[in-house]
Amino acid sequence: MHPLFSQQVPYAELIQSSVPADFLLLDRDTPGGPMTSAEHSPLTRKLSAFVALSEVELAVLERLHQRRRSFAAGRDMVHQGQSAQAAYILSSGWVCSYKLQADGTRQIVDFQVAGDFLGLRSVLLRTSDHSFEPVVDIEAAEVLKSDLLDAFSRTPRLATAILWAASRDEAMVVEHLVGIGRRDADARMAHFLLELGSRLALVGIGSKEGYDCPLTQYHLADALGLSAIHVNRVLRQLREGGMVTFREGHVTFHDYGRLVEIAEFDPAYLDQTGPLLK
Amino acid sequence: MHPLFSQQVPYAELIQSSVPADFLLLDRDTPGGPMTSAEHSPLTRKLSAFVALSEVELAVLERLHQRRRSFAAGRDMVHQGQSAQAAYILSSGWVCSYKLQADGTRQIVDFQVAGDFLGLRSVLLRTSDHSFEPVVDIEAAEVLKSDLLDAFSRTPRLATAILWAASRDEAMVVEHLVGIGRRDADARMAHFLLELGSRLALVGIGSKEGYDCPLTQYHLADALGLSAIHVNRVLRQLREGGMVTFREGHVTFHDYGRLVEIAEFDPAYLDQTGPLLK
DNA sequence: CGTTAGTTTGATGGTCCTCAAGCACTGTGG
DNA sequence: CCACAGTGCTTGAGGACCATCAAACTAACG
Repeated sequence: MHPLFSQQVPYAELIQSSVPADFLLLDRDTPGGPMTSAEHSPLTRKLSAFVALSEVELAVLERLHQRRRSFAAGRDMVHQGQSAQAAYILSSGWVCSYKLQADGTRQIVDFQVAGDFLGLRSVLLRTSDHSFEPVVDIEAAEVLKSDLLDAFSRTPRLATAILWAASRDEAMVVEHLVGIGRRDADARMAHFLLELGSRLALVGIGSKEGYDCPLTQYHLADALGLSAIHVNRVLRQLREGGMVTFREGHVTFHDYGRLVEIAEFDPAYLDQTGPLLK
Repeated sequence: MHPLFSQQVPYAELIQSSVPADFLLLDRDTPGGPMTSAEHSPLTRKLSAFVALSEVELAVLERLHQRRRSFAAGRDMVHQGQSAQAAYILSSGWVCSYKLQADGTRQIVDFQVAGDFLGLRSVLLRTSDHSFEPVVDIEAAEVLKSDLLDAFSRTPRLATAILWAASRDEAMVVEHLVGIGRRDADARMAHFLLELGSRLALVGIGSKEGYDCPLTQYHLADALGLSAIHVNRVLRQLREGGMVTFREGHVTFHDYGRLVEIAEFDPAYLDQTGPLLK
């Protein structure tokens, strides 16, 4: 049997695993009191912006962070073609997922930052074909397929939240495609920097003022479909235009409004002002 | 990613929506007896290439095709921003999904052909923000969220197959992104035509010889991130190079091998020689 | 028979790539 | 301490690729 299908995802079980509502009020597994807000992981923080999570859901979510792992910058975590054994929840650092072409050029498809899942699809469906490279040294929690399915069947609402976040990531890939296809270099860069800012703000490490960003101009080039040299010129233009500065690992917005304008940035698909699920 | 896990509808409600199994044997809307193999829908045909489906699974699958709908070419089925009420399984014709930008340009994200799902994510997760436009008059089956969830809970293997197909579509979007970012116009066009060929072959309306294709050069332009004029020139080059002809709604491959070469086309991620699930 | 949609070709120019080179900074080893 | 290499940023010059403008052509259609 093909590896892709070697393990079935028990959808029916998942769906039928609904439990009485009051069960949700019991917390059987976690010892100790409820968590304080400060202890929450970035993922928890991100999901809390969309869904008001219960105590149990919070506990299950935090328990997914058990198996901590570190990866060194620059060494691929997963290589193109290799089938993934586990997914990861990134707790700190930056990762890029990319595809390599025969002629040596690469296209970065997406970046992952704190609170993002990595390899979710590949672990659930065994279909993934890009590489993951940590941009800096990272900390991540390894999540086995069984952990995930277990968590999903315990707390379906949490499942919804996680899948919703994953779906949002895909919307960003589409937006990325549109950007590369139909925006010029300036707008593309502006859009990219704004989107990153929004994502980081969700996990509390960015704002409309700016954020720390360890990416090199080569990363930007590979992500935006430009040459590194042109990236440099574009950044200069944006800087001299008084809109945004990207220097020494830090992005500073000087004129957020105008940047939004030239990027035609629509934050609606990322921004949510409050929990959507009650 | 997997829309399917997610129900915004409470799980309890979902379960209550289940109907007795023998209901499946009744055909309220479509007249006529049970299906013979030759009558199988394109979707069935496509999935059968990946998974050997049981009688019951086939029946459930065909059952999803109850509510037949027609849509006229050129009139959006779903408009950007509007939340979808239903998903569709395309049984004949072509559809494109695209995003419009403020400056009027559009980027086609993907095409759907016979056997493809349309709006799967948007109906399950309520997150979709592109428009769907039939390229020609089409026939489709409307699939309500409840139908889908019901089918999934009955036949989990079928659910896996459908999600796998959806995941494959997403892989194509990623490949599309790579193409726009890192391939020149010739390679982009070659890759696009080859990919379409592979997809159509799966549902039996295309081969390595060629296929019918109702797309205009404007469609190609919007999909590939080029101007229509340049599309025309690229097509001429490929034609004069003796590789492929695209004329009067028909694509004819003259030198498949060389086309694969200049496109750096890797059919592995689409091609499957036989059923994977036994 | 004019209109519209789609295709084709030419001319011109802008965006962005490539090649080339210099600079700043860091770490390494003699 | 200094030579050296490596990484990343910066700037210039020339040219390829592709967009834009303009216009002719075909086919379909009322």
